[in-house]
This record gives sequence, structure tokens and C-alpha cells, in this order.
Amino acid sequence: MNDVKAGPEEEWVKSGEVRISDLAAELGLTKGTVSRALNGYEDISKKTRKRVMEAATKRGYVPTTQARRLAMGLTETIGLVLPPMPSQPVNTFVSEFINSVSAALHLHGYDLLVHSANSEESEVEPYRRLVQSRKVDGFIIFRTNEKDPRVNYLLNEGFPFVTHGRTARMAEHDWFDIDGEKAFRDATSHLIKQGHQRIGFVGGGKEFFSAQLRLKGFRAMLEECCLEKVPSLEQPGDLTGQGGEIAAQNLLKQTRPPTAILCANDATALGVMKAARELGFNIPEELSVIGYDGIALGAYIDPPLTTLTFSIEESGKEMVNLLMRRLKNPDLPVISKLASAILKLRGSEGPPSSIQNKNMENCL
Amino acid sequence: MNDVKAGPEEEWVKSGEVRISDLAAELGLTKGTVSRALNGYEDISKKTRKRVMEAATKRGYVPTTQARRLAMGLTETIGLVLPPMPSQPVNTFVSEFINSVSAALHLHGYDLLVHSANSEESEVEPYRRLVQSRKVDGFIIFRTNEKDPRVNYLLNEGFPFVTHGRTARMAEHDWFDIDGEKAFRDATSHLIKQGHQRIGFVGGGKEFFSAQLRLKGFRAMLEECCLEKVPSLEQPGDLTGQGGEIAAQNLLKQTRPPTAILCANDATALGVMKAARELGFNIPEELSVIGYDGIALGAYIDPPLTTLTFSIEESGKEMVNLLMRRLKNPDLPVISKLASAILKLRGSEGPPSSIQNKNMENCL
DNA sequence: AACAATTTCGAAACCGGTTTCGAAATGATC
DNA sequence: GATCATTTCGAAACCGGTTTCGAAATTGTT
Repeated sequence: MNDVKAGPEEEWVKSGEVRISDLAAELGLTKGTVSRALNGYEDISKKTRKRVMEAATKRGYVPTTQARRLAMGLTETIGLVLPPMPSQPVNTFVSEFINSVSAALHLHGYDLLVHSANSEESEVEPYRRLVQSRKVDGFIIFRTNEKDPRVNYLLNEGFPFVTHGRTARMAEHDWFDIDGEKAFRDATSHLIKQGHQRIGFVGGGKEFFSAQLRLKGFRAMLEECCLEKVPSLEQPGDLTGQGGEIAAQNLLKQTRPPTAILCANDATALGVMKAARELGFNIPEELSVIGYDGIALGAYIDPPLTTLTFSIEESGKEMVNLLMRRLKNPDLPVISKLASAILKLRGSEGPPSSIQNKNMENCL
Repeated sequence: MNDVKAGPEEEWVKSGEVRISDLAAELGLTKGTVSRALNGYEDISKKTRKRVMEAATKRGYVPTTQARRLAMGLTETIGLVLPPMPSQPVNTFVSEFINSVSAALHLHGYDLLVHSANSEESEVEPYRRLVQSRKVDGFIIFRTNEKDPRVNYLLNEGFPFVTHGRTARMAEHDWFDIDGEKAFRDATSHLIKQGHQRIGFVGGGKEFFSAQLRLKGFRAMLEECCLEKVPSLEQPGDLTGQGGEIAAQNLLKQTRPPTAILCANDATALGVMKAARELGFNIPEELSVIGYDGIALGAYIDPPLTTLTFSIEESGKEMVNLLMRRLKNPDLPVISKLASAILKLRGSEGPPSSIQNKNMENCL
């Protein structure tokens, strides 16, 4: 067979094999011209632009992302570092959050780089690496602490980021948060209106700013309703089920146990309910329990968990908006956005069995 | 002030501002030499290598990832596309999985790109885009269907990937899976030994291969123990809590309801438990329930959910190993790895209230 | 000391795009 | 038809690295 000349022009079957130089050669143009034609520059005649675009779609040309990004000096990638998760329960938030952030970023042509934190090294190490190797243009940070080393590092570097949750330096960076203070005012008010007078609270660690704000809302509503603040009814927790169990035991073994317990999150609430069952408390007749997070699973337990819920999808979307604004113009003033949680009544709370609301009229 | 000359050499404070050309100029070398010195080439004298490395650490030089990857023709990035999640409960698996995959990839110098699937477009679209724009070198796929378009597409493209779960074409691609068949044989056997003779099964959709395998294991053990196969005791589900509720109603409203129900996953089991409660069945006295997934939260409900559990961390690690092997040598034969689940007894199962095991001796 | 072998580095091409600049071609004006 | 403005494209630099190739410098050999 005479195989010196190949047959008619081969069709590319695999995708991603056509380079801009191939396209240019095929059209008798330079790659610069092809690039400008595809990117809508004004100095390309209608005729050639059409030729180029048609050839591009025919050949299935898609620019190589790496090359484009290198040339343009940006990564179009946002980093999200997962905090170490020592088999924490109820991490349904994380996957939904990642999902919504990723979807929102995609609308802006950005990718999401998810990195895991190694618990053996410093919390900021992953951030440092990503910044230094220039793998990302900005960060999405969640579960902030009041004094947050990640925030400190990035502020110091002048590197763009948005947090989900406030920090001690919230005046210096963009943030999005749920108004946990208002949420807990609402929940507390709801319980008080039902007749509860001894209400317990299980918080998160001191380091979680948001948990502190929830406590603040709880206290504020107590005061507003002229209910005495009882220190022993405020128990620390750690946002886990186990922490909830321990705190509940401390609360329910008191001589005058509370008739309701507010929990800093749903995982805690599940622990509280477990401990309450084991100590023989009926929920909600003898003990009301309210959580925070709105995890879907709360609807399937007995009784279904009343909780404060918010839209994770909205959270992701708003945070991405804030971050995109920052990337476009790093010098804009810092802004923030506060969204509200709503009380989703599902059945784990109700009026206390014995209502003796003497003080009620003073306030309501 | 005489400000024509700047002061002594400025120290860079911000990271990532030193380029390889800066370093080269500073050392009186070319960037090619600096590159080779840093990358351990043999044609660099010890003396210059030392000079270069010292200057690099002093200046905090870290190569720009984008440039390096473009030059080397690889992305060092693996894609993971999240399936659309219409507010599914109990997605704790996803975040843990992402975490473990990300950690394992990091050990190999790879990044994880997480993409969300838009439910309005075809399932393969995100994969196509990532392949065409050359953003990733390979994929991690989970929750496979028996006939999986994603698998078909990537096989057709010859693009590297590993699945979590088997497919109809499992002989053609690397995969990792949990031996769900054996797991359900074990669970079924456990129930039979406790004296159950009428055991219900709530499956996943036909499209989920793994759910089918679980059903297979269930049936196999029934047959092995000479228990009659009752079609009405096998209910379809959809791996959600709601699906579990419906299936449980179908099972428990029968004239002779089962004394135990095996569920294709924990979400389903939670739905089953909810429906059972509402129909007045006590668990585990009147009805045993067993799930699959080992979600941590199952330990906090009442009664704690007995489930089949496996190591998500191991899953991620093994899948990454398979993928890295494939990337190193695309022509290696296809391999797979099967890990086993273990039955975690937590309290939602027990002997049936009235044990009438006539047939037991036939088999055990 | 002359020559070969080896070590060490510079020069340049390359990865696949984008963008600036200027020259050629075209069109408009008088 | 000459002059000027405008449109359209090519040429080349650039992004920040890697890698190949060959020349210079050094070392070794006789």
C-alpha cells in the first residue's frame, strides 16, 4: 500500500487535542488573531471572526485553562480548607455548603479547590501553602473563631477572603453570618411564651464566636422578660453530641432542673435528648429541647427536633458574591451581610407540664 | 531628602512575590540553571546548588504552580463532581469522603477540584467541561449506577478515573467498593440467628448497583437458611428517609408484617423507624431495624440504630491509590479493591417477641 | 603539553495561551 | 488620484516555569 500520504484530514475524536496554534495554522492566521477573535476584541473583522468561531466549534477547540490563567495572571480558583473532623457527627452542613459554594463560583467561572487540614500542623499552614504556590485567588473560610489565626494570616498578607461567621477583626474583612443572637432571642421568647421559666442553655466552646452570640441572644431575652439569670443553667459544650450529653446531665441532675434546654447546635441537641431519655425525662412533656442548624435528619427522630434553620444555599451564594466583589476591586470598603434563621417547630418543645408563670405579666 | 537611591535591599514581606527570574538575576545565573538546581538535576555543582537553595529559602521562593504545570503538561488536579443533592438528609458521607480523598491526594502532590452538578443539564456535562478545558488529570466518581453515563463517557475518552462502587462495565475500569453483598448476608444471618423468620428489605433504586448487590446478599442468606423468599417483603426505596417511610408502611400494614427490616442505607432506616413508631411498633421488641452506612448520628437516636459500617477514610485512601497508579501508567491492567463492612450493633435489633423458629435446625 | 573525558552552566526552545504595538490594507474625503 | 483616517491583522513579547542541547570550563590521561 502506498502510505506516504495520509488519507483525508483526520477527524479528532478525543476532546482537548486541538491547540490554538493548530487552529491558527488551519485558518492561515496567527494565534494572536485567533485568540482575539474568540475573545471578542473589536479589531477583528466580522468575516474572520465568523470563520474562526466556526472552525473552533467544528474542531471542538477549548482553550487550555492552565495556559490562559498563566497568561492572564490569575488562577480563577477559590480555596476552601476543611477543618479537621475527628469523626464529628452531623457534618451534613459541610457537604451542602461545599455544594452551594461550588455552584455559585461556577457562575463566575471560578473553580473550587478543597483542601483538607492536617491536624498535626498549624491551622494556617494549608493557607500559607496555597497562597505561596499561588494556587488560589481567594478563600472561603467557615466556622470562625473569635481570635482566628487564619484571618490574622490572610489579613496580614492582604489576601482576599470571606468568612462565614464573625471574628474579633470583623471590621477588617468581609463576612457573612447568620444572626444567631436574634435567632436565640426568638427561640427563648418562644419558650417563655409557652410558659417556661427555667431554661437551660448548652453552648459551644468559647472560641466559637457564633456560639457566644447565641448565648448573648439567650441572655438578652431572659433579661427582657425579667427572668433571673441562673449561672448553673448555662453549660458549656463543644458542638458535638457527646458534649450535649455531658451538659444535659449537669443540667438535669440539679435539684431544680430546667424545663427546657436551648442548644447551640443540632448535634448538641441530639446529645441532650439522648441524655434526657436515659435520665427518664419525657420530651417534650417534661423537657423541651431546641437545636440550631436545621439538619434534615432532625425530622426523623422521636420527637422530631425543633430547630433554628437557615438556607445553606443562600449562605454559599452570598459569600461568593462578597468574594467576587472583593476580587474585582480589592480596595473597596469592607462589607458584611447578616441573614436570619427561622424557628422550625417540629415537636421537641411545648409548654411545661406545670405552668406557674407568676412573672409573665410583668413583661408580656 | 535625597531619594534618588533607595535604601539597602528591600526585604519582601508578602509571600509569593519572588519569581525564578528574580532569583536567577540575583545569583548571576539563568533561570534554567536555577530551575535545575532546585529540582535536583545532576548537572549542577554542589556549590551552586547550595547557593541556589539558600537564596531560595531566604527569599521565600516558591514556584508558581500554574507555570510549572503548564510547562510539565499536567494539572496535578483530580476532579470530584458532587451529584445533585435535593436537600437529601444524612449526607455526612459526602463531606467525610471529600475530606479523606483530599488528604490522600495531598500526599501525592495533587489537588482536589470539587464541582457541583447542575441538575438541569446532563450528568456528564460537568465531566465533559473539565476534560475539555484540561482542568483535571483524572476523576473520583462515587455513587455509581449500573449503567453509568459518566463511566461510559470517560471510558470512551480514555480518561483516567476510579469509581466508588461497581458498574456494568466494571471489568473495564478501576474501582473500589464495599462488599455490600457480604454485609447483607452477615446482617441477615444475624437476624435469623436471633430467631427472625419474616424479614423485610427496603432497597434503593434499580439504578444503584450497590443497592442491588445488597438485595442479592439478603436473598442469598435467606436461601442458605432455607427461608422462603416472600416478594411482598422486598420493597423498593430511593435511599432517602421519605422512601423508607413509604416502604415501611407497605411492609407493616400487611396482615403478617415482618419482625425485622433491613434497609439499604441509614437514611432509609430512619424513615422506616419513623413510620414504625407512627404505626405503633416498638423497636426493637416488635420490629428490628438495621441500616447501612454507619452515620455517626445513628448513635443518638432512640433506639440507637444498628448499622453496617465501613471506613470512609480507607475508601478515600484506596481510591486515590488506584488512581495514582493509573495516572503513572495508563496501560496497566484494570484492578479493583473490595473492602468489607462490619455490623455495628447499637440496639435497634433484637430477638423477635415471639420466637417460633421451627426451621432453624435445618440450617444451623 | 596536548588531547580526551567529564563536569557545569548558558542559551534557547517550549508549554498554550493573551495582549500590545505597528504595519498593511481598506475606505473616506477633497 | 493623493491624503488621511480607519479597519484588520501579523509579529513579537509576555506569563513563569521546565527541559534539551551544546559550548565552555574543568579535570584526567598519557
